[in-house]
Amino acid sequence: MDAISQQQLNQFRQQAAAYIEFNEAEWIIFIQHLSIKQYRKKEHFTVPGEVCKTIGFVLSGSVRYYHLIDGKDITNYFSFENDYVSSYKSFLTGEPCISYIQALEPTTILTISKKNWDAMLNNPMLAYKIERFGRLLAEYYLICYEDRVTSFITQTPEERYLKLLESGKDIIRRMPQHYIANFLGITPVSLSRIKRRILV
Amino acid sequence: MDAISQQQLNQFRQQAAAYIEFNEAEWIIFIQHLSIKQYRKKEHFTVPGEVCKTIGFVLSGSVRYYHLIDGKDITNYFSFENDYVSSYKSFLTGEPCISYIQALEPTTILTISKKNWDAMLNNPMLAYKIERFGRLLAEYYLICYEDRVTSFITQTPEERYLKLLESGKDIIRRMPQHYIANFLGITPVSLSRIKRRILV
DNA sequence: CCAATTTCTTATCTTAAGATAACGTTTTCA
DNA sequence: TGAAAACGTTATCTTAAGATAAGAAATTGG
Repeated sequence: MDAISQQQLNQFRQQAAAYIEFNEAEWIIFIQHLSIKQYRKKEHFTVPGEVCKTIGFVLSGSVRYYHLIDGKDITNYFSFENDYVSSYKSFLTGEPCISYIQALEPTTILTISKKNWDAMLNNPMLAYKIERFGRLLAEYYLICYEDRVTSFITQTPEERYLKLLESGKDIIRRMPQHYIANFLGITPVSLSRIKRRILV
Repeated sequence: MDAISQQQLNQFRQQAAAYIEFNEAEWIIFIQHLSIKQYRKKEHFTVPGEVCKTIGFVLSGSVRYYHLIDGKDITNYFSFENDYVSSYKSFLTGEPCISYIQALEPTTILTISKKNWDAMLNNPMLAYKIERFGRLLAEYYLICYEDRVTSFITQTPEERYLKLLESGKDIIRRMPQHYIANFLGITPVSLSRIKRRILV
């Protein structure tokens, strides 16, 4: 377990400010519940069958969420710097994960263990703010997923790709195309054809 | 604005107990923030372009969420008795809705206005419990949507339909097939063909 | 209770996606 | 740095979904 630098804490505090602001007394206690972990390229944050006991904040690097279906690797989602990372369902319910989460490059993640998360929810000093933080975080990702479901219901793969070109710059720029294809719900070959269609 | 019966309050309190338990003093205050509304068949709970200023709890009846895309009606989601109903993104962000929510039959909905919701979040007597309620509610729907995205990424339409046959009894039993088809991300004609394929 | 509407199926035709393989390029890393 | 792996494109073939229309059955609502 490495020490957390002041700079890393500041990075988190600044991003988290969108959701929650701690006063100094709260912050001192809060940061005692944080850990930090370095992931090597291809190292796993979660694997199927194990319970995800951690919620993380990506300080640097990136991860992808993926499934192995009949031996095939299907990418589901990505998190970059200043995103949160967790197998939320597993973290929240205590059920085993169903997907892999893997670092795509050397990645530094600030983590809160389920044990510490629950401890904060039960600590009168922090409970209110952590409830609020958890609410705003869940609401944020709820909206992301709601939009994504809507795109599957109402748009063609080509339309989803065009939208991603506009609003998913990080994904487009930093992820290989076969991951992006999976993310859009299609095969890499199909995405290659869509790109050619669009050019004409 | 109708009066809310004791029986209706109990129905809500019992379901909400999964998320939050109020003591009597809190409950008295909480219920002052509730309203009730009857929707006739086909009446709208939200329409695109307007901000959704309400979160609801379906006491009886059912609603569907749908989009009009190039004049075509595409059903996205359903809520039944004891489900919550809202255009969450609009409710939470204050942006205009992008979808319709419509009663499919005479439907009674217990509602909390955004104004009252925010008032409770700012009422020291209730704030903590409402934050918690909101967190657990958002987490619940986050998990639902996460599962649904995963089904689009990893399953064929036929597999999604087979899963729905197992775990979506309410939808299968109570919704017409062309709504179910949209919900699965396919056309009604395609769902009809899938059903025939499965029988053989 | 009956006309109008909705719903579902089926058929036809078109279009696009999936599966697979081949091939050239780029990247990785031992 | 050189062999292996990963990546993207293209081609071929297969399969399934979309678009459309027609018709039967069920439901609705005045």
